[in-house]
Amino acid sequence: MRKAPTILHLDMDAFYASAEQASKPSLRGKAVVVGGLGPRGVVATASYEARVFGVRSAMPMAQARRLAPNAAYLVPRFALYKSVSEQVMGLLHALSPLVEPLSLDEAFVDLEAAGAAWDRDSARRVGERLRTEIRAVTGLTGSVGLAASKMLAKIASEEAKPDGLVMVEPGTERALLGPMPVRTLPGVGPATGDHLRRAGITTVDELAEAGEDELVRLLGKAHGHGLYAMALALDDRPVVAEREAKSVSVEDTYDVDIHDRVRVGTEVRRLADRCVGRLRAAGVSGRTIVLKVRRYDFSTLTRSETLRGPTDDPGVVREAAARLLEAVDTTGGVRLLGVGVTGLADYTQEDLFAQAAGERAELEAEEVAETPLAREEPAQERRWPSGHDVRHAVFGHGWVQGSGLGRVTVRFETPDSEPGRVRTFRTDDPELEPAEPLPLVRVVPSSDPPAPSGPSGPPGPLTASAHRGRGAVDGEAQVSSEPAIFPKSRSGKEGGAAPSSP
DNA sequence: TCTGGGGTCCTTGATCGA
DNA sequence: TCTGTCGATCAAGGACCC
Repeated sequence: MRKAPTILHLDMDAFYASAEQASKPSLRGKAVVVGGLGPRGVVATASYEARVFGVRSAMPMAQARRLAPNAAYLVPRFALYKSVSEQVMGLLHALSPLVEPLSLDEAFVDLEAAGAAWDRDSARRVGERLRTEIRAVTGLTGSVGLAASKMLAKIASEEAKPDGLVMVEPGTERALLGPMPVRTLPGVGPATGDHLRRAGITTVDELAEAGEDELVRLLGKAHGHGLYAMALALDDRPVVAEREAKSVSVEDTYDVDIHDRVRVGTEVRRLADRCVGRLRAAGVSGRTIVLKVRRYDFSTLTRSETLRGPTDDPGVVREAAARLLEAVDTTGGVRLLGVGVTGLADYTQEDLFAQAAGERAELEAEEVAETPLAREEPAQERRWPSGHDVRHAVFGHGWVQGSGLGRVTVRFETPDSEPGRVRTFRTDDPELEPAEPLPLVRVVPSSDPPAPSGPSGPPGPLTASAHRGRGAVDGEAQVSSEPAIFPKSRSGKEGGAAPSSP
């Protein structure tokens, strides 16, 4: 393992919620919860103001509403988060060619690879400057961890939250890790944590004292060896820039359990088609088809079938999924269905039989598509998801605060405006239409002087391509950074994709 | 309280061919 | 020809992560 703390881990603070607050001036400083709003939705992210009430990622939305009834509840807008993420990743790539994105809001950077940093001081300078640039370009805050390994850099960024930087000084790694709970280590979730607790192991020090053999006995070979190494702060995993996907899958949780076997079959076919769509968009095909069923009692089972060669043929995937479904008892109802493909390859190798089967199934599917059940949503009332942008011919740009009973309530404001006024319209108002999200930070002509640095950042020009054009977010701290009020939580992470029932 | 969606990796047991 | 063994592959489930 390297000596200098030149692995950087960046973690954006309450990313989805912060992006919404930056986008909607009236929500700054308020409790904001982003996630699925259906009866079975869960929280993807809660703003730090919402976390005060105990709202956490992955919590059922119904529970969040009880804890924070006055919070703003929004559905995720991935287009917005993705565009902000691309800006952030751009800044990281300007530092080093070795960037390993973990999600939209998180990445590792190897600073040594490009000579961006070589020791403690240079690494800290780079980290501080990165935070300043992120704030200038996106209006959002991110926390940075610096250490000699990925594991410690990640733990450090968690310690740095919100809006901070923590460096693990070389030589202090074990002293830092020792008293921490075992759940701090990556790969130790609720089940492993419980397992270890029953064995009397609750801290990283106790994990190291238990010894490798005991951990292997308790947790199995791979997990035991890995955890023992991590307890000793040993982690030499490199930062890997490119990772190939190993599977592609889609799944849907239904607002109400499905009991009708025919409907289950129809849904599985639709999922198969969506999965193939993803597969083709990625330019890959796969050999093993997986059907996933979560029953009314939350028990989950998977059934899989491996083909003779990889396919991206919708008919072949549909047929395989249908065969797998035949072997599953769905009496009692299902709450979730999923179709996935693994064993990915970047070519197809259909044999004649599979091709013929695929064509046959395709024909059948076209017939199914003609039935009312499978038809896309009828052209009925327009939908106005909470939090999404709209434009009104008279009042301009705004966002949906709520809708129902034929009415939609819109707040008219933009990222760089004052908090706006609310107006209510009929859902079929011809002057109202959906709109694209506006940039969180207005890009000003490049003849402007470089953006100033934040309070913690070093002086000097920024390398970012866009400059901060206003002070609405930066400086006015739409998210407080008072650590005593906002406890850090392991579960306070973005939940990834948002739940949305079909 | 009642639990999303999209992934990865690991373990275990069965099967099959050399 | 029969038997045992070993490794590869497949299937299913579990845990974990963001």
